[in-house]
Parts: sequence; C-alpha cells; structure tokens
Amino acid sequence: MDCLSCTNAQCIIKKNYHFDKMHAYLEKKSTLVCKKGQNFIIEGAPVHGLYFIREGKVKVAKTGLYGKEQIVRFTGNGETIGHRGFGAGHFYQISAVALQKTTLCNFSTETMKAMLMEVPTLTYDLMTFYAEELNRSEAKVKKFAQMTVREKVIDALLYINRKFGHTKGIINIQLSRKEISDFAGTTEEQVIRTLSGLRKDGLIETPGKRIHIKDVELLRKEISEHNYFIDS
Amino acid sequence: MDCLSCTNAQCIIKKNYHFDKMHAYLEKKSTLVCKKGQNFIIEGAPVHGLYFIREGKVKVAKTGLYGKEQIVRFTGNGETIGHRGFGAGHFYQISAVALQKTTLCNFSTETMKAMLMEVPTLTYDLMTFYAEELNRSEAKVKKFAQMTVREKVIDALLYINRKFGHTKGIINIQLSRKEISDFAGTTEEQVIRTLSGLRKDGLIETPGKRIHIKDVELLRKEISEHNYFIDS
DNA sequence: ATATAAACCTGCCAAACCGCAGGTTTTTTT
DNA sequence: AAAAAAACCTGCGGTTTGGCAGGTTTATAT
Repeated sequence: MDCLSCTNAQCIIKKNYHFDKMHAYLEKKSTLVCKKGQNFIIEGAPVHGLYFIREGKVKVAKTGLYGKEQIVRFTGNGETIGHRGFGAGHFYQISAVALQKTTLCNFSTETMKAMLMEVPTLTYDLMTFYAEELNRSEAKVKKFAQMTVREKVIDALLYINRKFGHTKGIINIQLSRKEISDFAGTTEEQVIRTLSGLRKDGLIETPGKRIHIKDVELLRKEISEHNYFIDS
Repeated sequence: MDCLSCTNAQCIIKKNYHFDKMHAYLEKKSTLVCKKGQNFIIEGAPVHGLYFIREGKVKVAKTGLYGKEQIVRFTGNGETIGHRGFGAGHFYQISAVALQKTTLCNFSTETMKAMLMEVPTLTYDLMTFYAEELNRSEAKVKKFAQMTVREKVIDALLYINRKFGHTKGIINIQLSRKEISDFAGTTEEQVIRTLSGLRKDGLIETPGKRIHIKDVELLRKEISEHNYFIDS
C-alpha cells in the first residue's frame, strides 16, 4: 500500500509527504486488513506503534468494570489511532475495533519518532491533532457532567451523523443501540427510550436499526446552550 | 523574569532551553502576576497565546448552563495552559483562574509557532504533553460515565493530593467543597456528604476546610478496579 | 473583639436514571 | 422460506442523585 496512491488528503502523513525525507521510513510501514468486529488494538497490550486508517471505520474504547465499555471516539478515513509510544506508557490504554472491513497503515514507535524528528511540520500537525482531540475530550467531560440523557443521546447522534455522513438523511453507519449508549455515556435502554421519544416528536425516523435525522438544525437547537464555541 | 533563573525543570521551555536558537523568542515573552481569584483566561475571548506557570496554582474550567462550571484540570509550577492558537479555533474554550498568587509567562501564538518550527524537540515535548493529557481526559470521560459519586470524589481527592502534595498528610491547597464538586462532576452537597462518610469510615480527617487523607493506599483500593493501567 | 459574610453540614423530598423481565421486530443463517 | 439468533422495545420498581431549606461552624472584615 503506497502513500502516493492514497486519497486521504487529511491524513497527516499524506499531507506532509516529502519523498526525499520520508521514503526510507515509509518503506518500513506495514499494512493490515481487518474484517468487521476485529479487535486490532487490545487495551493493556504492549504498544505497537501508530495506526492510520486508509479505508474503513473504527471505534476506540476503554473497558471498565464488568466489561462495560466507554467508546471514546469513532474514527474514519485518514485518521490516527493509538496515542502512546509517545509519553511515559508502554501499554495501550484503549482498544480499537473495526466497525466494518478496514485497511490500516502501521508505523512502529521507533520509525514514527525518527520521522517526526526529521519533519517538523509533521510533528506540528500531530501536535495540533492531539490539541484538538484534547479540546473535544474536555468538552465531553463537561457534557457528561451536565447533560441529561436525552441531550447526551442527541449530541451523540449529531456527532455520528457529522463524522460518517448520511445518504438521503440516513446515517452512513450501522451502530447498535448498545454502541450508541457506550458512546453517549448511558445505557442501551435509555438510548432506546430516547430514540422512541425523538421519533414521537417527529425529529428522527428509525427504519430498522438505521437512523434518519429529519432536521439537523432542530435537533441541534435542543442542545445549543451546551455548545457555545465548538460543535464536537 | 528570565528563563535562566527559573527552577521549573519540567517546564517544556526550560527543558528545551537553547540560548542560540531561542533567546530572540524568549525576549518577546511577557510576565504576568495574578492575585488569588483572578481570571486571566476568559472562555470565549480571542486567543492570546500560551501560558506557563512560573510559580503558583491555577484551575482550568469550562462554564456550562446557568454558570455551572466544570473544572477540567488543576495546574501547578512549570505547567502549560491555553491549548489553542494551534488548531482551527481562535477563541479560548476554557477559562483559567489563579487559586493563589501566581506568576505566569506568556508567549504569543506567533512567537510560539516560530519557536516550535525551529526547535523540533520542543514541538515533540509539547506533542507528548498533549498526548498524555488526552489519555488523562479520555480516562476521565470513562470515569464520569461509570463511577458512583463516592468513587468520583475519592478519585478527585487522590488526584489533588498527588498534584499539589501534602504536608503532614494535609493537602497543600485549600479548595472549597464547591470546587471539588466542580472537578469531580457532582454537586457541593454530595461532596460534603461523601466527605462526612469518609470521615466516619476513618479514611480522612477534615480540620476546618482542610483535608487530611489518613491512608492513601486504603482510599486507592476502593477505586482500584477503575484504574487498571494508569492513575490519573 | 465583635459583626458580618462565607463556607460547611444534614434532613427531606422529588426527579432522573438504571436494570430487569418479557414481548416484538428485524436480521441472519440454514 | 423457515428457523434461529440478534437486536429492539416498553412497563415497572428500586436506587441514586440532585437541590432546597435551615442551621452550624469557620473565616474575614471592621
């Protein structure tokens, strides 16, 4: 899998592509194809470098008590997974599972570190990525502390809708109610109840397990007080 | 305020100090002295660069509905405040308030950016800082979703105790119950009730508004199931 | 030292939330 | 196309949590 043929313009490797400086490192990267449901990063396992999604969709989660998992974010084409290798820890603190057939590029920590030292703009972009994710995550902490269940579910739906897009209004990914609740920070039943409520209010439609947001602006309005400066 | 005389070994500027490369930028930095309670970064205001604590203690928070604030972290000597200027946003998404008399160093975004481009190890260290904060923040998201009030309060106490240290067991900072609750993700009353409970269980003592953790290990044990791989 | 203000504490009640249980629909497999 | 499995849905009871109210203690100002 060559970076030259890759179409992910927002991938930080692709964006900073510089043949002379990087080709030696790029040759060392490996490619991995996962099928749906495959757990390619295991929480607590030794760090195996950084992953970039060439094509596919992935959920990133932390497992808690009694196996309850908290999905910390969803990722798509061109995005980065596996923050570590940098910093003190030598073990992954998250797990990553493919939500559909997914192709990944993997750099070892050593390769990545060497490349970062040689290409400052790459380091700068990765830094920016972390800084923005941090903003997003801190906003999420606030939301978890202050939002009601209904608001958290709405927020999750809007995020997923924006992240993966929609075709004729229907969100471009099939997540179970359980997965939505693991992301929104509540239970499966509460998500189901909330979706029923939103359906009765005419805000969404749910053909099967699919979800159709009828009016994004109307939904957004309900949680707008929580989102003064960003929409994460 | 000269960086040479600064004793914060863990400050990323100090750690990467390189006279020839950096003196021109260091001359542009400004110093700011805040008294207790001063709000030197205002949420929603235009970004004014990055701050480093030379000496003091600061709380970093996000304000939500009806003025309810969520403290996202506490910071002390040598630490960085103000993630932005990097990334898309041009407005602070957090506010920062001095918890006591605090001296700060401030770099404009432009100065900071120029310096980062010239000193790769500085960029790398700042990247690492963000990556670790991100881990911490994502762990917190999980905790907020899964911990009980008592567990969240214990977690907060242990964090504060570790962050600011303790003299003869008494935590080296005076926070109100309200501030603890704003950090732990609950209400003032629940924090008070939990502290009462912990006092009855012989785990802490509370002379006045001060807090004395009698046995850190015993407290830690109660939340250990939530902390497999990190202790944030 | 006294007055005033701020912070702390506790009981009570209402609202929000969770999880079980049992049934229905949808999806997948054979 | 039928059978099996998975996912979805809803009512209900119990628990947890939050917020008010009023009193007490501690800290601050005069």
